[in-house]
Amino acid sequence: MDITEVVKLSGIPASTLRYYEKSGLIASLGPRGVRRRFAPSVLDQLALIALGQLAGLSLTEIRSMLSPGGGVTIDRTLLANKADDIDATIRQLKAVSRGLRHAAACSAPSHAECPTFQELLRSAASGALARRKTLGG
Amino acid sequence: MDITEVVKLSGIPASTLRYYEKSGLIASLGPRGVRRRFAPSVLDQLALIALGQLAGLSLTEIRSMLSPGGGVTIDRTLLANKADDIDATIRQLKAVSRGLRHAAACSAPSHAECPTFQELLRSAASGALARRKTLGG
DNA sequence: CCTTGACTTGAAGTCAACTTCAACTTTTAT
DNA sequence: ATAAAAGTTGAAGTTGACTTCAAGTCAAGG
Repeated sequence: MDITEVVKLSGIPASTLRYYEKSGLIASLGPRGVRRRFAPSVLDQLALIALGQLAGLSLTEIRSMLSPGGGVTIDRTLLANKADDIDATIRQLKAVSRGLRHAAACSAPSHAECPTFQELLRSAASGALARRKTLGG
Repeated sequence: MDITEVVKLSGIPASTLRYYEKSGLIASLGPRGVRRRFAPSVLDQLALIALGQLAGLSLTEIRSMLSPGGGVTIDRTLLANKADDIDATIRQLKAVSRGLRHAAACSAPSHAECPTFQELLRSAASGALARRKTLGG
């Protein structure tokens, strides 16, 4: 596949694909300076990258998980920890979602004054500030 | 409360608090140029900001939801839409989490080669690339 | 009163993740 | 063969969210 086909199928701009390649997230075939060719599997990788980003991973973290490299096995504990982080995020996002839905339905003059909103958020928020520090590592 | 107390209680650095104040996310009391004083409610606001960030909202979006401003009612449809976005994110994060946990347990030589991992991610990824375009608005 | 240290400000610097630019080469169509 | 379209490169620019810096101010202790 050439770059335009990947752009069409993935919706990711060519500039981003080049950027991803330069930063070692995806690979292209053929000599350099000439038009890139991509294996179809690049679409899977791009989906994985998009997912990782959704999960709040940096490109650096994602790269370490893709590591097609020379046999270095990736750290399974890291993966499990990431999954734990994500699960915690999910719990809090659920609270945020409920809070937003309530706010959308609630007729209090200001959301800051709606006690239900406050309470929903407060319960969710309790851990958020704490997590703030421990995330990103 | 003075700024150091807020720093201690929230874990958020003073520079960030000043930055948040400058960008209108939180407010401080007293005249300018002299030491800031914060109402205790600032802690709730900070928690809310942290939560919003967890949910993937930009500070601009968060500000629009806090809007303590002059009576402009915030858009409830926007809130509901955000909640929908977040729910979609939650569904995909669940898949990511399952994928990561499987990868952590799986003994395939490379995760790219593990069919279960592939399948989990593929199902989660199907929407991820599409969502990529529509998010952030 | 004076020093010390925490606080203030605006401006500039940093980092991640891209995008845009300028100059140039490769393909494709005629 | 050649013009136009689409691709390539490295370098520089952009945006969001902060952090760091330089210079000055305020407040508490001795």
